Amino acid sequence: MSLELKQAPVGDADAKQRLRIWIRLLKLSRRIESEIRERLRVEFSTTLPRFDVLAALYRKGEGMKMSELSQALMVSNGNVTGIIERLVQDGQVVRMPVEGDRRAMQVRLTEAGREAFARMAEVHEGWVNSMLGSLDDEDAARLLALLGNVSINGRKVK
Amino acid sequence: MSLELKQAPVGDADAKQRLRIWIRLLKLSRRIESEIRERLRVEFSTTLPRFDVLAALYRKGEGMKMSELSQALMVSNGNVTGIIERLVQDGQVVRMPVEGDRRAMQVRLTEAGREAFARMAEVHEGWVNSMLGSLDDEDAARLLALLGNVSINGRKVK
DNA sequence: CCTAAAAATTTTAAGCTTGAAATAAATTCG
DNA sequence: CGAATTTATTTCAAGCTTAAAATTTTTAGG
Repeated sequence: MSLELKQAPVGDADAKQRLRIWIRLLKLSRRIESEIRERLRVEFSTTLPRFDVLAALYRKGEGMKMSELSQALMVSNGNVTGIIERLVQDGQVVRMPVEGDRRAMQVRLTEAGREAFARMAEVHEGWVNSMLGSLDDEDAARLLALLGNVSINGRKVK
Repeated sequence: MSLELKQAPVGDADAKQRLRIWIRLLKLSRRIESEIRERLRVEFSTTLPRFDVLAALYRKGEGMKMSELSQALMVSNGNVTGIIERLVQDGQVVRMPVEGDRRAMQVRLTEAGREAFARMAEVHEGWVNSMLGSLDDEDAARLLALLGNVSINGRKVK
């Protein structure tokens, strides 16, 4: 009885609060994202999707298959096809056949791609650091933990 | 001296932590965003940008000028032009001349647009609520506060 | 072996997004 | 007034993104 009286309105207030979280989350990440896009464009003549691909490949010296890449980045296969195409044009990436499977393609950074990414990554870290500079150590730790504990469809974000 | 010895490494660790925050933030918001996009598409045959435009217009019965809209949504003018075009096609929005300024255009929801948005907004709130359901009340409040306190380029996110 | 199903990838069509250039109208100020 | 600047918007070219269809190759089962 007290359950019924309480459940509905409380649940509703919670929903509104979670909606506010989502709106704020979206606003913040869009703000940071567009700042990063702008700076990548102005300072390095590149784009965020290209940067993301390079980042994924940077950690895997042996390269990745197209499908691994699209999974890692959580984007569609067709999407990766186009980005890789342009990165190959730019000479930052090479495609190689996968031995034993003629359907698949292994993609790997060139030396130029490796160097370009290393250079960008360092600066990029500085951008993010300064954009989140208003968080002190404690708040940063708290925020990191809170974000890491959210789980969607049973899977944690972390 | 102790200052110098401490400053550099600590600053660096902080930068790494803030970078982790950014990565987690991005991952979470992309996950939520793509879930919402998918559901808007499947259940309402619409898209997130359209939904965002309707949401902005819903609160302003008198409508908004194109430039107000693009500012509110933090996207380019040209972007809004295209989305409005399609919403007009769909009969959810109308454009009207602004009296006293023949350059400007006032955009307003039609009754159909109003109803469609109201219906979607309710369901949408439920989606978000369930996606963020793993946060209890306390954590939700904390997260909301932390997000609201971040400021970029001197401007708070809130 | 050989055919059906599955897997890896590319292609396609449509829409989103941006910055820059173009238009058109309003405002400023000499 | 009239030229120059500013403001509101659209157009354009390029790239990103997706879902669905198509292609090619591999794998499984009879």
